[in-house]
Amino acid sequence: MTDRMIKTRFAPSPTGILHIGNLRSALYEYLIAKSKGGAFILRIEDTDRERYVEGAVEVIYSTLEACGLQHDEGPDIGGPHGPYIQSERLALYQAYAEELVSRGLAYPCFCPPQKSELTSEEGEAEAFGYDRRCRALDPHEARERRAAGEASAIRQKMPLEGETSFTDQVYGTITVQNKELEDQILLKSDGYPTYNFANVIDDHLMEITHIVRGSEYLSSTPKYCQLYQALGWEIPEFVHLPLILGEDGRKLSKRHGSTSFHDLIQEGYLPEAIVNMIAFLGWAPGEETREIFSLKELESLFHIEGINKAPAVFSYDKLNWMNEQYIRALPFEAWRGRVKEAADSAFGGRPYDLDMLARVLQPRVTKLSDIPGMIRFLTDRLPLSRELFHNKRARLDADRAAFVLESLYPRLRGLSDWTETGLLETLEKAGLELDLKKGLLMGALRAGLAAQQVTPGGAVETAIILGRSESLERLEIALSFLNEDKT
RNA sequence: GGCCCGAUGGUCAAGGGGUCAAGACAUCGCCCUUUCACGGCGAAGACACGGGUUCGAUUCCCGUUCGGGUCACCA
Repeated sequence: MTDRMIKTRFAPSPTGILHIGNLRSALYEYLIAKSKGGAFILRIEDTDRERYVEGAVEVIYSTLEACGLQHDEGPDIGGPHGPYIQSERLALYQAYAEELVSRGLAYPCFCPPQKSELTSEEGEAEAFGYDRRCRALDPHEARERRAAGEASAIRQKMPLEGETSFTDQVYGTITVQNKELEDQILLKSDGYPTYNFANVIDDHLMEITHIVRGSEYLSSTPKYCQLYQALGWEIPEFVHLPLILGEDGRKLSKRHGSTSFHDLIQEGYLPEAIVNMIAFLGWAPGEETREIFSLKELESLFHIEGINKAPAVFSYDKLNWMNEQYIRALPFEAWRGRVKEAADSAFGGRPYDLDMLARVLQPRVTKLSDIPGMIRFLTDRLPLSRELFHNKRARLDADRAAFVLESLYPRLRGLSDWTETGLLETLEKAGLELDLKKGLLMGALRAGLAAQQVTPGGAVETAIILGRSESLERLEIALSFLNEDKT
């Protein structure tokens, strides 16, 4: 449009959770600005007093921070166009509304609120909008009724004929008949502006160049265009984003699910993986086929032309894969810290080899919340069964396992160098002397130590994590079980 | 229902008038391996349908179907 610096904003309402759809909007807003060296600002849209949730603003701050979406202006850091919280800008909206009333472009409406009926029956939903009843009221009479204290909202007069069109950067030119446009409420009877109104005022005053938001706003955009025109303001660029759907094909919304950033973190996903995931929901870089990108890389890669029109289904399978990629790429120190958090409480003060545990876990964990389940066999002595000692490939069965462990136990007991090399040497030596295959030894040992056929890491790693004394105790238990149960 | 938008494998998607229609996730198979996992290799799987335009349409146009959004003093 112009050579002006690009400026985008993220304008969430503080309703308690940050839905991943909202987060995706924030991400794209950030990327669109940053890819062109522009500014990204944060504005809190708290004009719905009924939905306001205490502490919700902090959730917004912490989420943006966790994702690395640093804003350039906002309630917490200020900026040239503050305040950045709409409830602190009420006088501003009221002034503009009155201006439109006095210019005959808006009018007070005394009709009772017709909030949406959630109980509307399917099929018979004959929803026709507001009938513009109060539009015909005599302005003087209206003024007197307001002066007398009668509650009223302010509605904008929409043109009754003609058409309005605008060009969206993603969806192209969209045209609607003006008669389809409702006389939208600008100011509610409680004096608060509607989203429709406050949004336009603030976006203009804050010099937002690109309005980036979900495509659910596409059909009300003509109304915003009418507002810009009424106010004599330049219409900004619009960038509507395809919706994110749930796996059932429905819009992924607050009403639908618990798909908030917070929930995903609780589930054990890394913020970086979530960001990477949602970056590719409705956007692709083009010829580049790589899909793992840091936020910094995305900043230089992102372009509006790559945004898709069709809604995208959010896939947890893909998120899982991305999370694995990020976990594996984590520096070992950082990863070890994560494992420590989960494992310390599980081991309850008992010593264990954290380094080894983190090492075997890093290539195997899908999400952080999997860790407790994966290491339970290390902290709890699980019940044994003869089937555990069966392994077709190694030609192992319970009786052979008993023999193997019987021979192995004294050797291990005599081993003071309880390390990977020490253990491997002992096992190899035992294998040679007893003429046993490695798979047989390892299989028996693993089952004896873990009481589980599937373990992260092998027998030796498990022995090291458990430590010498716990390992030996477990082997004793396994031996007596195998011998006792022998027929 | 009105209005708006959309449609490439199960999912995310590249591409675009002439291609054996990329790639990723998931699935399946093989290999590696002390199991699983990780890793490597490979397989199966798509242009919604009908009309045009064209020498030629998955690609452009129209219609149909299907999907989604929206019709609040919510955002």
